[in-house]
Amino acid sequence: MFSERRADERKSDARQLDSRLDVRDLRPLDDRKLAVLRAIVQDYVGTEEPVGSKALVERHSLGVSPATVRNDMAALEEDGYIHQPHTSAGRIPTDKGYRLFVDRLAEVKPMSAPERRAIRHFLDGAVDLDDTVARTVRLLAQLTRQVAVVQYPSLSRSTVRHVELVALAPAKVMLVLITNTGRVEQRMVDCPGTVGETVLAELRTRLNARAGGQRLPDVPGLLEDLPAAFEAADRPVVTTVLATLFETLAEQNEERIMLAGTANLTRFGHDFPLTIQPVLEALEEQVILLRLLGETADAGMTVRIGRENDYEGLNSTSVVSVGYGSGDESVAKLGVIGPTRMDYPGTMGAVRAVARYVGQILAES
Amino acid sequence: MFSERRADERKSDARQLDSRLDVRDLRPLDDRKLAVLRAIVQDYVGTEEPVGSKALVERHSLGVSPATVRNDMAALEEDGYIHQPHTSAGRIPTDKGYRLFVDRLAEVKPMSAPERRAIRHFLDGAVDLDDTVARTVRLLAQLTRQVAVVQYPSLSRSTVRHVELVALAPAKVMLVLITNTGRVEQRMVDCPGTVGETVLAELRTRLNARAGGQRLPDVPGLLEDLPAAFEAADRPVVTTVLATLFETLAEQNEERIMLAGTANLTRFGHDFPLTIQPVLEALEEQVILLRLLGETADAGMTVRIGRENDYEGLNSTSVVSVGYGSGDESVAKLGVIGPTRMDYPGTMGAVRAVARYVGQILAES
DNA sequence: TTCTGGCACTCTGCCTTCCAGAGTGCCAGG
DNA sequence: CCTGGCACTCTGGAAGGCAGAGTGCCAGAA
Repeated sequence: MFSERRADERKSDARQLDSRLDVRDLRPLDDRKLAVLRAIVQDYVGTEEPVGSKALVERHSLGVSPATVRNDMAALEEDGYIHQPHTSAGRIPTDKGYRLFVDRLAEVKPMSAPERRAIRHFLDGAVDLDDTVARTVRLLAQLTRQVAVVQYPSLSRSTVRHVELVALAPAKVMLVLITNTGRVEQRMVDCPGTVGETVLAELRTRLNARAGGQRLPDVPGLLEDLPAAFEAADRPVVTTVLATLFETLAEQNEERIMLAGTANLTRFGHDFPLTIQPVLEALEEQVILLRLLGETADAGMTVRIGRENDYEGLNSTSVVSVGYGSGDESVAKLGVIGPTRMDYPGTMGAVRAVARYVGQILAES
Repeated sequence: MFSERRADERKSDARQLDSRLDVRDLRPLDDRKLAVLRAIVQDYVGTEEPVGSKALVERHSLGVSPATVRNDMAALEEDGYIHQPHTSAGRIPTDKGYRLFVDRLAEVKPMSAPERRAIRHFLDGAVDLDDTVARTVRLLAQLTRQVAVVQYPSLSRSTVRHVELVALAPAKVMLVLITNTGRVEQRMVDCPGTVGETVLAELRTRLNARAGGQRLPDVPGLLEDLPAAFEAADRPVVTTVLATLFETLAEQNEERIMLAGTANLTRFGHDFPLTIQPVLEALEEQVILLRLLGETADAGMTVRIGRENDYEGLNSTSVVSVGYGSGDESVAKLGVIGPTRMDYPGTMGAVRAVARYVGQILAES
């Protein structure tokens, strides 16, 4: 089980549009039918062509004749796991079919030792956070040959490492916020009137004393009464700086994302331009990507298949995503976007491995 | 003239593969032939279909009959400005034809007043450099409906505004470099041994005194003898910090680029997957993009058409690029990538306008 | 009850043929 | 030097035909 799922559905809504699967569906699928479904998924993913009963029997040792497989297929189709583009074509899995495959028929395929070493080595070369994220996203795209998405460590889950104030001009101060995850945010502050270096130094000291090590969302509360500690004349400056700081902390727009592997979209399918355009459009919208990753469960890997994705343009794609972080808790998400017809075990393996190693790298820095 | 061009070519090499054009080619093209070429380009850009003599006469008031136009077309084809996909299809401009069009037949189409206002307004909302670049690139992609590329203000052309040193741990210092163009680069420095705050303060002061206001490439020379000013015990720290600083200054990898509008590639053409894939691949490679922009002339707009682009994957695209900067000199480049069959006057107008406004925004900040 | 071989049927994909339409090049005459 | 006319060529789409793959169903075997 890779994604939470209600187990309390009943026959009555087994036919609902949503392809989520109730294991105890109409009738329990016997082992052979499951084997057939697995074989269909595997073959279809490999060949990209509808798969027929004869070919199935030839390529997998199912131990039965094509005719039997046909009967099973008919049953699978009736239950909505597979689907026939036209009479007398082979079958292709539906979203529901992939769902079952992912949940019950597939094992996450672990990376091989050399692969793991390569990942490790490649990520180790990074010089700063930008570089780490850039390398991660490229790596993921290459490993999966799909589109990779990596979110920067989220501000709201980080803690303050240091706040720095730099006087750039008499009434101009630069505010630099450094988090434990290595993110650095900077803002220009236009102050009301000249700012003395002593005030700045005091403010700097107090800021770090109170906010250092704290989670970003908690910081505003801790600093609320700070202006009171200063002389009346200096308070305007202090409040201005604090205002900017709070703004920086709050700014959820500052959730950043990096993308790679768009060129892999060209391997998508035959009905090409129609499929790819909405996907490209979705990828351009940070908001959509963030929402996409946002739907990732905090623990464990999430797989959203086809129409399970809320965003319409991604209705014929699947998203495999997972949280990553230093230590146990996840500070951000990363994932892969590909056609529903993707190699789920391999993709999930790659995603999991990469997430694990980025977490380690972050913990070390 | 938007791109420098040799005027000293001669008949002899007028046939060379390079589509660069000598105005005094085989025979001077009379005005009507030029008008025909212009009309062909305009129609083809509009309809995306080969244009025939009859249609041309109908849509443009050339004042002559189709037969006459056919003769002109034959001449234009012989000189390599246009080309016929098959006998008895209409004509399509060649790279050389577009070249002539851009150089002599087209006027840059200025943006309308409301458009200019909109640009201005949109860019004014930016909060920092990242945001400015992001807005610029999106804007450009929307205006031109093509792929837009914007380079961050280049480090090598910026001057030092401030260098800040922040002690994060006993032996860990963060180096922050702020340039006049608003770029902020940060690096972690692992020092040999603990670093005292006094040393750090002195180093900070000296660094800013000497390097402040200087062009980045000049800085290493100016700081070479800095360690000598410190006590022997502190020199290791000083040299380590300086080394990291120089590295940051030199790092040409740090040339960053932002991209938008990939989804517009889907409007490319009919022979879609073949054309789009190499383009997407090129867009993924920062190096290629940087080289592409690097070929932009320092002053004036550069248009590179089809095979004029060195990178093979972009052989059926055109690149319109220009430098931008605060004040007169350009600190970076931006541009647009689209099919050779693009609306050159409009694209050039948009690129020029956007570059101008970004320059202004940068100058203000 | 479950599986299997056989058979008739259906549909796609591909190939070929055919035809209209658009466009050309050339020529003789204004 | 331009123009109208004409014969010619080529594409793109429609229509028809055919092989191949796949199915559903049925009757008989295990």
